Amino acid sequence: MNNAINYHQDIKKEKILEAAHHRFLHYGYSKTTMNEISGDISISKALLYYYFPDKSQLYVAVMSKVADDYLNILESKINTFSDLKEAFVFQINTQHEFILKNYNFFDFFRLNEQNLPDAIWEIVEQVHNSEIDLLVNAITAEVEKGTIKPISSPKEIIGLILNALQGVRISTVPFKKIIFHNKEHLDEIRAKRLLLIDIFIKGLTC
Amino acid sequence: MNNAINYHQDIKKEKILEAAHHRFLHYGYSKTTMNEISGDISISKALLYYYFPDKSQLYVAVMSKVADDYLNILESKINTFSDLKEAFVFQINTQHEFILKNYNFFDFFRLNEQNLPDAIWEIVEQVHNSEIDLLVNAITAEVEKGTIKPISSPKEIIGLILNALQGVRISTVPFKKIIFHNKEHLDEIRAKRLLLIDIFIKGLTC
DNA sequence: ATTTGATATTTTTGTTTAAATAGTCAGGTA
DNA sequence: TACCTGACTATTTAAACAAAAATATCAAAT
Repeated sequence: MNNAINYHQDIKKEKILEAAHHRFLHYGYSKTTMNEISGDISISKALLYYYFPDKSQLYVAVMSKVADDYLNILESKINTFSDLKEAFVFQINTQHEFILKNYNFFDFFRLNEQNLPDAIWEIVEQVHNSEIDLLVNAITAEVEKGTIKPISSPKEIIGLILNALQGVRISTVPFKKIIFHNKEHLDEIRAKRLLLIDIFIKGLTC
Repeated sequence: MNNAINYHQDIKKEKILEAAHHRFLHYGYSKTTMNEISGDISISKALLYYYFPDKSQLYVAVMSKVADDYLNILESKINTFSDLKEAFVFQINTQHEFILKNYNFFDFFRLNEQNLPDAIWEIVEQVHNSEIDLLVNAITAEVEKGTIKPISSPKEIIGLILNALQGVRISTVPFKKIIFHNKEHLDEIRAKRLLLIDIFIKGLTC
C-alpha cells in the first residue's frame, strides 16, 4: 500500500516535471508561470505546491533530472577512450548535443541572463566536475602510457583547457554584446573547438 | 594666427579630455556627468558642448586616445620578435598592463555592463585587429623560418587562440555571474594565459 | 493522502510626478 | 571672429504610488 501511494506520487511528480520541463525549456524561468504549468496538465496550482515547495525548487528538480542524464552519459564513457583526443572530441560533441537539446538549461549565456535560483550553480559545477574527471582520467592514462608528457597538476590543466574551449566564439565581431546562439552559431563554435583541441593535444604530446 | 587659435583649441580640448578621462576611468560612462567634467576644470558646461558635440562623442574621443596609445605600442613592436612565443607573451603582458591601467575602458566585462555608445565597438575591433596583425606577422615569420608548421589560415588560427585566451577565468566556480575583476584576479588570469600559450606554441611547432 | 477554490502575500508592471542630467541659445567679452 | 557663459529647454532617470500579475498558503472537500 505504501508502495502504491509512493508510486502514484511519483507518477504525478513525473507529470509535473515533464510539463515544467517543457515550459522552462522553451520560455525560461521567469517567463514561465506556475499557472501555466498546472494548466498544461489540468491540475490546480495548489497541487503544484503540494508536490513542490516552491517555483525555484521545481526548477532545480527539472534541471537536476536533465543534468543526471548528462552525468550518466559521461560516467558510462569514463575510462573507455583509447586516447586523449578521443576523450576531448567526445566531451565537445556530447556537450554540443546536450546544449542543442536543452538550450535554456545549460547554455552558459542564457544562465546568466535569467534570474535563476542560486542552487542551479551547484548543478552546473557538478556537471563541470564530471567533465573534468572524465578528461583527467583520460590524460592520466595517456601519461602512464607515455604518449603524453607528465603533468604536475592534470586537473588544473584540464580546467584551463576547458576554460579555453569555453572562450571560443563566433567569428564576426570579436566580443560585443553576446546574443543567444542559434544552431548555426553552435555548430561553428563546435567546429572551432575541435580545431583547437588538435593543437592542444599536439602541445601535450611527448 | 590660425595656428595660434588651433593651438589654443587643442590645449583646451586636451584639458577636457584629461578631465573626462579621469572621471570616466573611475566612475564609468553613466555615472559621470557633464557637469562634473566641466566643474573639474572650472569651465561652464556649455563650453564642453562648444568643443564636443555630445557626451557619447566625448567618451569616444577619450577612448580613442587611450586606444591609440595601445595601438602605437603594438605597431612599434610588430616584426621585432625572435619567435612566436615571445610575441604572445608580449601581447598577453601588454594587454594585462593596459587593462590594469584602463580597467573601465577596456575590461571586456565592464564594457558590456555599462550602456556605452555603439561607436566604441569599432575601437575595440580595431585594437583586436591590431593584436591579430602582430601575431599573424610573428607566426608567418616562424612558418617561413620552418619552426612552425605551415597553416592554411594564420589569421583564423590566431583569432581562435585569442578567443581561447579570452576564455581563461579565475579558478573558483567555473562560470557563474561574472563579477568585476580586481588586480589579484587579473594576475591569476595572466599567469594561466602564459601557461596556455606554452601548450599552444608546442602544438604548433614542427 | 490528494485535491481544490478562495485568499493572502509578494513581485512585477505601469503611471505619475519630481529631480537630475543632457543639450541649446542669445548674448557678452576679448 | 573665436571663445565663453548664464539661463533656458528637452530628455532621461528616479521616486512614489497604484494596479495587475504572480507566488504561495490554507481551510475544507473527497
